[in-house]
Amino acid sequence: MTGPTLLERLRERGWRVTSQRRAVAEALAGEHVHLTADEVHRRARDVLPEVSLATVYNTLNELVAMGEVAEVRHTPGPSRYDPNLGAGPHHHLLCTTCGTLFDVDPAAVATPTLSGDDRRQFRVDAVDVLFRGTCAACAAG
Amino acid sequence: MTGPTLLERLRERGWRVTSQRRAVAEALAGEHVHLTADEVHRRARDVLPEVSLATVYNTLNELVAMGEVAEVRHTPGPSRYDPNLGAGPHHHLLCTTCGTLFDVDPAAVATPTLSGDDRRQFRVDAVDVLFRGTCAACAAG
DNA sequence: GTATATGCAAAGCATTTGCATTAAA
DNA sequence: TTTAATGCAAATGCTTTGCATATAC
Repeated sequence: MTGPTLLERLRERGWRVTSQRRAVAEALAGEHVHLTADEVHRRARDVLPEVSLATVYNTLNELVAMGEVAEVRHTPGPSRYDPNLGAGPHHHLLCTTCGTLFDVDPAAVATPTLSGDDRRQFRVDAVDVLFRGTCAACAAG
Repeated sequence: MTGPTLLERLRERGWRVTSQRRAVAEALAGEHVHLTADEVHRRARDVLPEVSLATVYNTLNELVAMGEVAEVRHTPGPSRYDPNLGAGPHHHLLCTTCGTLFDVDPAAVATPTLSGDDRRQFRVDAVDVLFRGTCAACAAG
């Protein structure tokens, strides 16, 4: 079940594996999802103090272009980066009170499909679902 | 079926109805959906040449806060404003080739629901679905 | 050795804000 | 008359870019 790591896949695609890119990949691999570019930068700097924010942005953009990472703009402010691809569709819960963005257990959502005319006029490659509401912590007060 | 107009609803909520706000409301009421703030500004200026971009932003933000208009950030670049609320959930199709954002016939999508643990831990207020793919024009071209 | 990635600093957009002026109520 | 909205211009925040240097291959 465990395929090649992110860095292995990137090497196969002809990437030069630099210490900076390794640091960014490690920052994303942690248990924290939905990091901003700035948060990735901070984490990468813990490992490699001289990595620049520009390089973090460049690397994140390349990962997004390759489909390894999703850029998510559901929240106000900066984009967030979601490395949880490969595990099928990645839906989200946004708590409109505290602003936290949660991952949804994919088994908990029946991915919607298009029907009617729209189905014939559009070829769908991916579906993104965002549930807006209130998380347990905020509901509890 | 035809309820009060946008401006009437705003007046009911204590808005001062200025010529600028009227111009913004008219710009949004046109048949073009998903305008950027800049596009709203251009259209509003056709009617009221001295309206400023800052006022357009202020007005759009107020309309979003009131739930009259949805701010949509599915595309790269600036936010787009979708006045098609009140007609229930408003799902979208994004053509990843040409970048156009289309509205979806609400009848063509079964709005997804949460099940399992997530249902118990999160109170859902709204659901947003984005289909990514290729539109008919791009598929043909 | 050569092509590519990096860091830095500057530029680019999109959006917000402060404040004096204007206008709705 | 009072309170809120406006326009302007400056500030902010996020992201990208140009270019000289460093480094993976």
